[in-house]
Amino acid sequence: MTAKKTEVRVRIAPSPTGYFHVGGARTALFNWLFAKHHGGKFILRIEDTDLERSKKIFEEDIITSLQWLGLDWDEGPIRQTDRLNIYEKHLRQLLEKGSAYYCFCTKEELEAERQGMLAQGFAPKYSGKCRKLTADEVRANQKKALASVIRFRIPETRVDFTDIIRGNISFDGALIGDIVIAKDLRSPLYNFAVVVDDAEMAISHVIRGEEHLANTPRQIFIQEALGFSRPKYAHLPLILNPDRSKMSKRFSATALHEYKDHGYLSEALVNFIAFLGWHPKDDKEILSIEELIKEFDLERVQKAGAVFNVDKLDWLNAQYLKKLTAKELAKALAVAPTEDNFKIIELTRERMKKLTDFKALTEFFYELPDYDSKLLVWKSSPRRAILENLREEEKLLGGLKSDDFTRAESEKLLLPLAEARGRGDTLWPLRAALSGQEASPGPFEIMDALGKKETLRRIQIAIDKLASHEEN
RNA sequence: GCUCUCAUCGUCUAAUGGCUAGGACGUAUCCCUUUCACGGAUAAAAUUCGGGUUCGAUUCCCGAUGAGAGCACCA
Repeated sequence: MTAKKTEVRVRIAPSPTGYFHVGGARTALFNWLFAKHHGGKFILRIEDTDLERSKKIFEEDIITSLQWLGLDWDEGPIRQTDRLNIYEKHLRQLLEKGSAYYCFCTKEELEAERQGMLAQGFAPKYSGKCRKLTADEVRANQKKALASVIRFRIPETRVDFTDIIRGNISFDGALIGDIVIAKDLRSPLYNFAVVVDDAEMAISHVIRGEEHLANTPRQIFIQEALGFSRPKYAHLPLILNPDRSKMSKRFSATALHEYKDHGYLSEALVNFIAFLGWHPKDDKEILSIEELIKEFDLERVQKAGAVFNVDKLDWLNAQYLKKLTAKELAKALAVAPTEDNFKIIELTRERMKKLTDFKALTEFFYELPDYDSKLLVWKSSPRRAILENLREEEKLLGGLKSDDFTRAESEKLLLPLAEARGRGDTLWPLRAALSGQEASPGPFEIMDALGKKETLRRIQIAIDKLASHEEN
């Protein structure tokens, strides 16, 4: 059996009715990885058939988000609103065949019907009332300008399909009821437009979120009525809130751009999102995009939903941050690429989880915060001794030439003193004097970044603080 | 309510019809260390429950329970 090897063609089909969210990004990533892994094509299709809710700004957000993630597409963006002629053609065909029909039921009627069924414990389903309308009755209704929609006649049979991730799945068409596929010939709706587009674009694999699982039988029925072939399906597990409900704003940021704004690196986010519902064969946690492409396999995708764990994202982001060079970090941080800034970046890189942490962690380099003299005292050492040590350190450092004011030189100079008088009583006050903070990099590192003049100025400030306290 | 789906440490997950069920995040303790962070080490922590098949089931089958999604003239 030599099955014809068909080209892999996948798509991401977001609708521009809100900011591009993490779930959409994960679906995009999995489609993209699958395409790259198989040397196929990745297509971007904008599902903007909902004229009321679709906004240009959201479409732009989809595009910039995908670009930020580095998920380039081979075709598109293709907008559904540019393809109305195509849908109309297929709609007419369905109408002619009798697979679709005009429905004149009012929303009120439908709602009453729905409530009635719910009350009886049935799944809500359209009665099929307008199925029976003759061509003459339809014409008469249209002449009266009665509002109408186009419904698809769902066959009352079972439909079975194979999901690459979930295996065999079966739905009963008898329970579905005739769905609305278009408001009119020029206004197609989701389930119908998807089927037409996937066929027209020769999509080989439909990889999408699990929330679409129940749409699949509907789409298969439409496909069959139109004589289209069936793509392969893979429904991805949902991304969940900590309470295991579908991820929402209630628990964490959902819009992708927020992650960029919050200081996450796209590489870290891609790595993290790839591991939501998927895992390579080995125990590796950090995979480059190339490795992801190489290792990615739909068969290994998890069936159960995955909770979005921000702590792990933060850890991953920190790992990626540490891999960047000072130059790359300066660029990512939008900081001037000067020697002084490089020094500061080197001292801060292992302390930040996100790019946005940088500011708070480095402010003290540029401006000494106001602090209480108590900060200078190590544990319960006498203030007099601390003052004496700082004076000694000031004296020693003052003898160093500006050019020799490096980490190595100042260490060589001060360490004997620290050993003699106790590290806590010498190094802590010095570090506190230089940073004005409880926590910071070490004193020698700070001095190196600050330079001789500023270092001595800050030590003097500390001495003044302690001395004035002594007099009082 | 109906339909569908799912079930391994708190979380993301690995594994096999067969050793003490492995890794990562997080947590705790220790080491490094003037502080913080990084790094290193150690520890606690899981196969939802009940049947069956089998010499043996976390794995296969059935049931229960629990969880989630869908049920629009949204996508």
